[in-house]
Amino acid sequence: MKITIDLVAERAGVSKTTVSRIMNGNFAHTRDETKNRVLQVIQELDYRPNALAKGLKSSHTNVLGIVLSNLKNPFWTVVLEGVEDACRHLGYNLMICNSSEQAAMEEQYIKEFQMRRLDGIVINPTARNLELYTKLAASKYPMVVVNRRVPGLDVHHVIMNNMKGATMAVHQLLHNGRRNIAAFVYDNPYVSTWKERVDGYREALQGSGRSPEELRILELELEGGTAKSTIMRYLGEHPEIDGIFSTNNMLTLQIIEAVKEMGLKLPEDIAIVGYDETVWSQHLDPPLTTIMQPGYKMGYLAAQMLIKSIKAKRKPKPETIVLEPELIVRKSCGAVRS
Amino acid sequence: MKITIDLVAERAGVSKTTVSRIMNGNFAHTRDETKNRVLQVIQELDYRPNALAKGLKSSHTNVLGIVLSNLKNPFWTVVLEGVEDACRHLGYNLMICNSSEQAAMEEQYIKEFQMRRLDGIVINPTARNLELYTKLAASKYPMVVVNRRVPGLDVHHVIMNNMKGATMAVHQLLHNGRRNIAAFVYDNPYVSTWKERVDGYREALQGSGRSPEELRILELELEGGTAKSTIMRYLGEHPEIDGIFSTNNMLTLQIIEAVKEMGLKLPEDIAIVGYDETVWSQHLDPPLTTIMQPGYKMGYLAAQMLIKSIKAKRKPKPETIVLEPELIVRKSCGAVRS
DNA sequence: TCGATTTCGGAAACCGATTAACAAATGCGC
DNA sequence: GCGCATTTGTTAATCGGTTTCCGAAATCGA
Repeated sequence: MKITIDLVAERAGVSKTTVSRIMNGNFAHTRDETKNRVLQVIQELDYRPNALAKGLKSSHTNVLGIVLSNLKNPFWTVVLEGVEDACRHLGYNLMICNSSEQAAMEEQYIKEFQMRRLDGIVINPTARNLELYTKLAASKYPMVVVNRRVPGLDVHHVIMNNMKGATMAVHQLLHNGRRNIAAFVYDNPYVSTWKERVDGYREALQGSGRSPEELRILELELEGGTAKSTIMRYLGEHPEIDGIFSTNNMLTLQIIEAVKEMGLKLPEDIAIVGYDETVWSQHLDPPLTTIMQPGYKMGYLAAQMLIKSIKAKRKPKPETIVLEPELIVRKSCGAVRS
Repeated sequence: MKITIDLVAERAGVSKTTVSRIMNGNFAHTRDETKNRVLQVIQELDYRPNALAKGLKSSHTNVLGIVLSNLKNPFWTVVLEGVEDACRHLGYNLMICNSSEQAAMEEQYIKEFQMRRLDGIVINPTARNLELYTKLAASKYPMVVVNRRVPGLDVHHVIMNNMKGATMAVHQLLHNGRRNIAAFVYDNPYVSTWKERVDGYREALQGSGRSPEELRILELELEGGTAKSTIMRYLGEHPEIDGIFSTNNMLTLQIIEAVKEMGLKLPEDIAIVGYDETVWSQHLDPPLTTIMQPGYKMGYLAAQMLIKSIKAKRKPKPETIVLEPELIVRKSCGAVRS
């Protein structure tokens, strides 16, 4: 025998309307005596209302969806923590999906979210489903884009100031006397964050009087595990390089490995500044200088913003929040050279 | 105007029965001409059936839930990857929740799962809601417990052989000539994995002829950040210690920090073997010897098992799968002493 | 040609909640 | 004791699908 609202009503000798009201904290229509009797029965039966029925009727589920690109990168687990906390504080549940940077999976998950009638979604977009995003935005489906910019898409954004972070990283290297600084980046042209970091690198160097010819930008394959060997080859061809700006925390690990394997010393021969502070940054050899981003805050704000926009009667104008990075100086960027 | 099955039916000039059949791939009752017309309309309207309504009627949602204890530990993101892949391959969606090792949150999430009528759950239990687990099992709610053992709970388990891993770790230290080996562990008595690892340590030492007095087991606070100073005090009081078996990857980072801060050299003065291989293990200074656990496999098997049990007409007998760890030798455990 | 199948498709009940509209009971002033 | 407002609770429609049962038309066999 399934435990439904009808059963509760029957046992308590009232109609399901009354039970429903009490379940939803609406006590205006029932006297205390009745209320307590119903509450008692609910307790005894350990009744759990069917969220599907509730959602079907009321057309909202109190569930948010998030699709992100890589759960294995600790940056995202921190963001997730922020999203989770906001959801918990504001009474929402969360459905988490992993696009693995693949447009097809992203599309599938978003459609799944819609079919399940999730109240809204947070997305770190692959930036490859422009048509879908636009349709979503046009249909007023509550949505917040995080971390990456999707140009021309008029929805809420919570993003990071990547130019600033990159500039800080490069300036730190320059400050420590490095003269031939390279920037290493994964070769995915859709990821605006990486692009912006390279732009920041470019700007910082040119701003300090370097000519465009002195720019050393190396693009590495994201897949296939060829990154390390490519790095070694590149460093072999450019022995003048004495500083590296790494635009991604996973990439940084590969760079360190490559440099060590070449017998070069860190930070004496080559100084490194990496993007994204992680649990391991301070434990590496040498401890890593990094750009720290407020991931938790980004997640929290995004969820908060999304929920606000869900609850709003009239949809608010899309807003963009830009969060500022911070430089954490450790040994890997080298000391000031005399 | 909302796009429902009725609208599709109307536009196609058929009844919703027919549309429903076609949506579910049941073409036996419709001729090709009608089928194609309906398909056409579905396409044009970009119709997405309401999963809530579907779930309400058919009483299954094709969603699995997982509640785990700490998403920030990379061990769990790997497990999650396995679960996700299995879900994707077998046509399920996943709802991920984070108990943060708190019984109350675990309870809340499980109840949420039930209300949402998820088809089954995977759980890394806090082991503090025994009554709830038992009730769940008794109610035949499909469930698979991972990583930790809940004694007396007769449900599917996919767990790791922790005794074996701990034994391997300690033997490696002994093999490398360490004579005074300590085991460091977080002080949560509910986590069976940590307990088993300490048991393994105990057994390995006693098996090699050590007396119980020679056991050095230090329990550290999980919360509060006092671990590092406690470690330093302990090592100060026990200068004879020349090997440490760390039962947790996060703890390992703190141990390394403490040891370095005391001016001791790794691995010369103190050798370390840590539990759980992670992305950073090989990049630490010195590179860390670890026990690697097949997390992906655990996740995949758990989800697979769960789905099998959901689909089974007659519920299969609870089964326990035990997965074996592997030792990865790097410099931190020291070389063989002459 | 006629009854029996087979093919194709619809009507309506149902899943388990919410909620508008309505009705009975009670209280209260006079 | 009467009229009216307030309190307390019910009936029934509804959300958007699935599925059982049934009926009409087409096909078939003899």
